[in-house]
Amino acid sequence: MKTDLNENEDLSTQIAEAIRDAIIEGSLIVDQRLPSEAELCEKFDVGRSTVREALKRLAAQNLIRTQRGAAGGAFVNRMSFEEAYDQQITTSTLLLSMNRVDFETACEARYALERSCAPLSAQRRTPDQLATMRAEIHRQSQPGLTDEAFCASDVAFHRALVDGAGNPVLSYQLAGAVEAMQPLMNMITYTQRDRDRIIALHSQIADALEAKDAAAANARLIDLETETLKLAKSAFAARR
Amino acid sequence: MKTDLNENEDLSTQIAEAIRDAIIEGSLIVDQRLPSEAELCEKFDVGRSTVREALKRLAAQNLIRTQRGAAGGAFVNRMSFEEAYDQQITTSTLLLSMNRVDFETACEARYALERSCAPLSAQRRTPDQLATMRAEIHRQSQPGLTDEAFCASDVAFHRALVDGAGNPVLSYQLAGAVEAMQPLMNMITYTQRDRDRIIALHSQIADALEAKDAAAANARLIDLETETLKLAKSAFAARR
DNA sequence: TGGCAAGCAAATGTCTGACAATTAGAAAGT
DNA sequence: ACTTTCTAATTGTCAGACATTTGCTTGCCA
Repeated sequence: MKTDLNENEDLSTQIAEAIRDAIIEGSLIVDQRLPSEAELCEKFDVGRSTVREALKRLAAQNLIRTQRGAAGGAFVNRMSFEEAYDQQITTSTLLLSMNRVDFETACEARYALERSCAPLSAQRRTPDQLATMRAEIHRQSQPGLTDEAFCASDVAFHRALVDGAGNPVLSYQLAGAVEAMQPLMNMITYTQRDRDRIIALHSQIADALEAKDAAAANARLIDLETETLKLAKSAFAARR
Repeated sequence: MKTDLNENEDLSTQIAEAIRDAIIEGSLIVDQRLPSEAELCEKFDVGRSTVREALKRLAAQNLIRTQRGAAGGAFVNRMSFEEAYDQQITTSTLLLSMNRVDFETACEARYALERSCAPLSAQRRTPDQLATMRAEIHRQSQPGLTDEAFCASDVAFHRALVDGAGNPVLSYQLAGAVEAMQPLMNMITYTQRDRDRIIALHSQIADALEAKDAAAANARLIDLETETLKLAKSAFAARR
């Protein structure tokens, strides 16, 4: 691990980068204990608060975890899929909401990515995942559902579709794309008619996946994208 | 913003979460200045180091940036695509390298995602992006190229393909999938014959995109996936 | 009046020392 | 053998001090 720090960046930033690089490069391996804060102070020749700030930076990225007590310390963390999901979703959500990404762009990306899952999902979806989709469809058709709850259920449906591909890496990559759209979708007001159309498409998608018909699933996803885009367009037009 | 902290988590974690939620929820908007460290100390009733550790956590996630001096402080950061890229790549790389994700799974995810870009890229790729692809193909065919450099060029080629879709959200989502594979690809030893086959497929892909032939691009991507998988399988078999 | 320099004030960055809280393991006692 | 107690190591938190950076004010001088 590099222990020299010269640049004009913050010391804590440099230290965090040095440790992060060591983790990525592999000279610090999973579950290995880092030197104690006191040792790091000596090694980098800085005060304890500086070291601590560096460690907090790494903890925020799930690169390390800390444990108090006698045999405690900072340990290289095995990045879990769940942690990676959360990070992905936070980052994607903020990226979309802060960068005035137009709805069309986000929507196009999302459905392009989802369609890439469809063939795999048609092959591999489990009965459990099909049941989840049906359950969400049922929830969506219940009267008195708020727009927000409808959107949340929509997300759950699509997650089941994605998970159906049985590829955790794919699920992880798609998590951001699917979830980050929710705040944008929430800006739409859905009439009963809109909901009915969406629910019908969801049903057809579930049917296609159950029948292992990848082409049909793909076609209905395209329809759904078109439908979503149309809804958004009129919603944003009405807003003005 | 919530200012109460009870749970048994670290104070700095709770404070960071409170501020993060305020940013996501929208009550702190882009470029808005957070209260000074001293003010946050009062508001949360904690010491300054605790506040600072919380702020460093947020800075590590690119949620805020800090500025020294009179009019300085912590400001809500507009998450840039570039920052999001870097985070994505770091997270994805670690997720793959630490979780013993098998090559097949990662490869399947990557090519599934890339194929979702192909139709868009066939429509929209710029001459510039085509030129980048050709340049990388040329680099790949140069003699004496190390395996590592070959892989790096491979990544650059695929990034150009993805960027060809002209959708920054898509580029962002795929950054992780494409780049995180590099360490895995680096474990393969490429014979000249292997390289020739890959280069030929790259050429055909570039040709297809130039001709705006989405179907052909898709077909060649499938071939490339098969080829890559075959290479990996024999490489890992040889290792044992 | 205009410009320049010095100084001031506010803010973050860093260091030091102290104490609190937690925890594993050693030591002691039964 | 078991339980209790003690101890040492380590992170979590606090307080105070000083360093550094930077925008703004103030005052001087031409």
